Amino acid sequence: MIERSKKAPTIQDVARHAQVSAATVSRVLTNPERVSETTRDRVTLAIRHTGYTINQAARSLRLRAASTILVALPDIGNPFYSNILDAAVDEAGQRGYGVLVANRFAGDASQLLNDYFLSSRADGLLLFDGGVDTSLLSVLTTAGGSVPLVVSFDEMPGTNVAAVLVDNFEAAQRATEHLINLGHTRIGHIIGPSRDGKPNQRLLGFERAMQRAGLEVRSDWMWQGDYSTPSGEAAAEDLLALSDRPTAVFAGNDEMAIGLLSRLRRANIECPRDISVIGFDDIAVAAHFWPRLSTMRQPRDQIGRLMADSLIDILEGAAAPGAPRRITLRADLIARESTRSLA
Amino acid sequence: MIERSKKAPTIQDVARHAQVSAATVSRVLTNPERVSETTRDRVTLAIRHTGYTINQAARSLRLRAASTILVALPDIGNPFYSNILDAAVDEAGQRGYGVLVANRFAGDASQLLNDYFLSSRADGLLLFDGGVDTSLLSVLTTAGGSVPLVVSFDEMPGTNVAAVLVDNFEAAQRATEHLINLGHTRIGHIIGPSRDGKPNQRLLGFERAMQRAGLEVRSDWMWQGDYSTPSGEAAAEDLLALSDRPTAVFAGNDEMAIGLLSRLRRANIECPRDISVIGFDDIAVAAHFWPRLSTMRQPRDQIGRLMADSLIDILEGAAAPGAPRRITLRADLIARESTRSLA
DNA sequence: AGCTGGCCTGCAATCGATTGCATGCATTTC
DNA sequence: GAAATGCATGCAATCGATTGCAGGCCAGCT
Repeated sequence: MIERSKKAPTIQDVARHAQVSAATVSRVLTNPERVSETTRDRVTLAIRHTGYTINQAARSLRLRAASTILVALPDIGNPFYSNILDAAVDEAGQRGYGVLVANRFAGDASQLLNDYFLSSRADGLLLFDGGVDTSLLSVLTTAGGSVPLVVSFDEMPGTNVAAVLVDNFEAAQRATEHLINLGHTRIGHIIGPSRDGKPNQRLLGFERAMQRAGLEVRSDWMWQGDYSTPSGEAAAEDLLALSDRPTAVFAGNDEMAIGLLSRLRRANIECPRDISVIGFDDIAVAAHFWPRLSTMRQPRDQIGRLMADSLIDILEGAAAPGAPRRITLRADLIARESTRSLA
Repeated sequence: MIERSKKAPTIQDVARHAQVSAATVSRVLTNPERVSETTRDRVTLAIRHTGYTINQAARSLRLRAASTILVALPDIGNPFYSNILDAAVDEAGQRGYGVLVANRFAGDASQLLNDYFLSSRADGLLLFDGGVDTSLLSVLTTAGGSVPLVVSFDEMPGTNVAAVLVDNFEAAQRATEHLINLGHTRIGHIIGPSRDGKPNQRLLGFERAMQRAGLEVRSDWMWQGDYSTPSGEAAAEDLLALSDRPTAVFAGNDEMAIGLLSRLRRANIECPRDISVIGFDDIAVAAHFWPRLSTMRQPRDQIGRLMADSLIDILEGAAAPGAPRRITLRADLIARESTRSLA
């Protein structure tokens, strides 16, 4: 057996040290103004002296709250999500909350509910597009006591939940207009996946911009992708087979844009000489790719921070009940070298 | 019908339902063979019927174990770490453990100790190079009860801890030999940062390979980087200023290789036509960069899984005490297009 | 002096699960 | 037939922090 070294001091130890009851120590910690100054000082000293740290398990049990939130992601390995996670961890930490991570929970909302909420491991949930099947969202919001929840979805479900979103429709419009303003009229699009049968917002934004400029949306210049690099390469294969090619492409995200460019390059089609490409997200490599990728920057840091904040506000009763907060953010156009005006 | 009360059902509820004591329910859950078959079936049914889920807070309090591990990373946003985290989350989840994340804890080991271990939020720790200052590691292994710990460091500290490592020295040697085998003799190196005054292992491997081949290590072809893309660009600036240039460069990691190439490209130095470059890590973009980057692939998935497994083995007493397990993994040479033989 | 009110502080119950010990019953052994 | 053995189950204490309630003390007022 491995011998357990001396155990962490408890509130009782502190109480004994300061010659007060455990109740008083507890009050010093949570309601300092309800304790006289002399006692307070004595307790504070005893805490420092014993090196006391509150036992979260005991506290959770008593308060029915874990001071922990769960972040359910479709894919931690994807830098887009890990950047949001980064910000959420930071923000939650500053407000005294720990962050548990669940990955690739596609469709299994009830297991998530069991493992984390009914078992009171976590108090609330940050949920992302693809993290859990939207149709199963109701499991979380109804069964066995609803789970405090903040989501970030491309297409908002009809349900009445708090959310932090980026206006993808509007941003996609601006991305497309960027190409149009550069003089392009023959523009293609790599379509991101749609969820729950709802059309992809970036696709809609693209179509709207084209329509407003009086340009034709050609179906042979539209490719269905899945936000992965290989699906961008697949689009490139398809494009290379065409005799009549577009002069510019708006890719649904940066990964697909990179896949597209990297495949085209191998066929000696150079960007931006022969084709202009704009992506979406501004992942880290976008700035170091060759050519440096023009893209719509998603405020990932803000998204993560605002989601964590909104959730904790809800948990602490600071949020207005009834009307869940919905924050819409704007993506910034970052024009780099992968797009240029038609000679 | 599932109960409509908002509270999650407790073990008492199940007991009442099955007409047994709470003790029996608990035994069914942890020691099924100590309960008669008939009772066991009755309890199992009652559990299903009530939708009971164990309350982790109560369990943690009683058992002094949280079934949770903490992963402390220098930077979640970095795909290298997030891929490891991904694997660790998966593996830990399969063994019934939750994963808490701490980010950017440079130097603050004692806060980490307080926030997570003395407060019994987590049972053990996965620690990475740069996650916590190595010199403060002793805080975790001695003060107030040692923290079960598995590390992954480039350069192992002398301390007696379990670890999962990649043999960087050996892998760097092979990377360099790859360039040598292609006929290069004029080879430079972008040096990764060193920790705690210990020399960078990849640098040592590089030097060893050069020495064994009887090649000169030229100090004007050595650049100090910090594993970031900009530091690779800085090395490129320096290289461009030279009149006598190397024909190949081994970069300490892929980010620096990418920074180097992207800056050289702008100066019309093309890879692999004018220079060969090999990186280290095989991050996701390495395969989609142009040219596709030759590199040493770190088995990130394995690293994450093995670390989680080792830690849980320690926690559950399955690991041999006294002699902490140290696993050394091998990096694979991935030869792509950024390196080619000297014409 | 007696009463009131306010301020500190302590008592003890509580949160839910686990487990050593005791009990009760059935089966086996001498 | 009595005692011993073994198995299944229940009782009750325990983990550590929180909080409603009550008691004690003192000041201020009539």
